[in-house]
Amino acid sequence: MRNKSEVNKILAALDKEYHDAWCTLDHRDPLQLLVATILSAQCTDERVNLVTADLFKKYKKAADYANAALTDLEDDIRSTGFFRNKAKSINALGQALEEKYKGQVPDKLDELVKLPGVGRKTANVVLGTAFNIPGLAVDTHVSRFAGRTGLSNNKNAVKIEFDLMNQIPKKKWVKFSHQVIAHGRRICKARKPDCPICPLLELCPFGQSSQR
DNA sequence: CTCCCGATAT
DNA sequence: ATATCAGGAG
Repeated sequence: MRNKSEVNKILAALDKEYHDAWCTLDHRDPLQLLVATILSAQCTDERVNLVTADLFKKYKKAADYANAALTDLEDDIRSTGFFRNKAKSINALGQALEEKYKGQVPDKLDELVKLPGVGRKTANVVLGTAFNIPGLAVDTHVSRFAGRTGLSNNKNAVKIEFDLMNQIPKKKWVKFSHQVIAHGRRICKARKPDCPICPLLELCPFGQSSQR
């Protein structure tokens, strides 16, 4: 956790460098975003967009995923990895949406996380990006950033989510995730971070430590 | 905690 | 060869 002044400096630096950061998963409606986000587990958004370009032409509604043969769905998403689990989730997701929500995607966190293949991260992405409802999505980039900048000392994604929500104004939650992901891809990378050219260097304990 | 898994960078 | 990529279920 950082003090309020430090947090404000971090947020200001992110706003300056990543003013227009937004979701990079291609989608036209909440269902498309939900499916794309499930596919994005341990996979680059670039790969997901390649797959969904064809997938969304073939599957338009929740019922289309519900009625699909698992083997077909697996073939359609194979290159995103974890394809058996993801196909099973998306198929069951389509069925759950049909049965409980008339094929529509719910806009409440507690309902989203009960859907097959949907955890807090995916639920928060959909809430924030598709419905404009405050939610702080904690993925691999946000976890790494929170640890390096000292915004959270926890490893558990849910604990990190609450640490961040306690320090960041609710109005900034959605944008924050998008900005940190952009930063994580460009500079604050997992493997070889470019700390020397990082605009947040003087605000970051990790960037200034010797064990990079 | 382990398992799921293909594509890409290092 | 190995690490990593917008995680979630059992």
